[in-house]
Amino acid sequence: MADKRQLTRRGQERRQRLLEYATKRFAEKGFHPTSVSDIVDGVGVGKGVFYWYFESKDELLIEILREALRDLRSTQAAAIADASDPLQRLEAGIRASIDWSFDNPDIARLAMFGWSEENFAEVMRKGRDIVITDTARLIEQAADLGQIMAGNPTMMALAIRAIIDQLTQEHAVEDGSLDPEMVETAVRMCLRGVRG
Amino acid sequence: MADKRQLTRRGQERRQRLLEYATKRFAEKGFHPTSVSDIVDGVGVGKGVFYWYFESKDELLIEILREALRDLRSTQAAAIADASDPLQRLEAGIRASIDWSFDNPDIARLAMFGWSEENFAEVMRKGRDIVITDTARLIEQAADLGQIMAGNPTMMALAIRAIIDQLTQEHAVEDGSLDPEMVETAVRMCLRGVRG
DNA sequence: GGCGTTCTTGACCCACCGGTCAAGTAGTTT
DNA sequence: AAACTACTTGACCGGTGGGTCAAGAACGCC
Repeated sequence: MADKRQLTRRGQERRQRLLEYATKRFAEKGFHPTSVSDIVDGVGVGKGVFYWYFESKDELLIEILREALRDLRSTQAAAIADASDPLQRLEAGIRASIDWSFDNPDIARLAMFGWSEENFAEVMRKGRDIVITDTARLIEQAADLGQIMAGNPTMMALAIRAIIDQLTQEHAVEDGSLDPEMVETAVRMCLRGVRG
Repeated sequence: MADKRQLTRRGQERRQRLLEYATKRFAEKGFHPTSVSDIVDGVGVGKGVFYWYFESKDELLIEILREALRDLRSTQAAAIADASDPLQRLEAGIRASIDWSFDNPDIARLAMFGWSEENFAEVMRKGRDIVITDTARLIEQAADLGQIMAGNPTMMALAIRAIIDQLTQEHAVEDGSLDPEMVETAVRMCLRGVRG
């Protein structure tokens, strides 16, 4: 129902509150173990409110995942805008991804869950493809300038994602702090993996 | 209840059947969407049978995850036994991991889910630590022979795992076939990452 | 055949879940 | 102040879920 609904300012804020609270609870307890009642109780509203803003519980999670992707990409876009050299842009993008993951630890868990059930996995796959394409494009540009060894850009982008994901999982699941030296190592590994 | 139970040969087979069928269904439909009734119906037994062999549905998943780890490790151990050179052993271990993932596509999804809820995440973390330690040990041995560049073996092991996981996810979630060239690239990247 | 143990059955329990809806309240526009 | 839209409430619904249990059936051993 919430798809084409015209939301007032207050409505948008309410929706955002639900989105944020649900994200937190889903990450803490898991998607299925968190009931819609948990969410509305936590926000302090009646159950009908939930279904005013979201079509279903599933749709809510999909919305969370989509918004996370949007946010990640715009963060990356902002981060690489400063640099003009493709290789520097690539590095800035990698660092932005890592920072973003650090700032959004809940998302990593939701992402893990997302991959485990088909209707969410579909969203995850699309999101991943977008991220990979973004990175591959940067790699291609660097390759055009000869800054990068020959190789399949998509494959290289996948490898970079692998390393970032690993770092993210480390952080998100164990909620230790993100060791700066680990970040440097990861960034170096990503770049060494693609440079000649 | 099933913990210390003395199982007959027939009992062990029944248990195995349940374990296998549950693994399949959990991977297909997800853990929570698959009910205990689904499982017992699928195997064609009464519900009580389930609770004869397993303490709870959660315990069943934990058992699946533990057994998967056991199986992976013994496969690896068998694979590296042939070689005596540490670097060759490392490569054999990596290849064994990839092959194992290919042979057990369901596990990748269950693993994803496992990381998303705390009581399973605990098991996942322990399992990961074991796998990382195994790999790090191989790397250390190679390092002692000067076959490998200086660096933190654990960090290197993490990077290798990252790449293998990525490959696994590709395969498991999209169930395309495992491109041999992709495997070679992955193996090369793992080894190039640690060699000087 | 008798007896103890292992295993099997499936009706039953009841808390809880996602989702609905009729009845409202608040805010805005005319 | 009337009318309209945006929002809110919470009791309610049908269904299902994990888990129990009393009553057997099958096996294995003497």
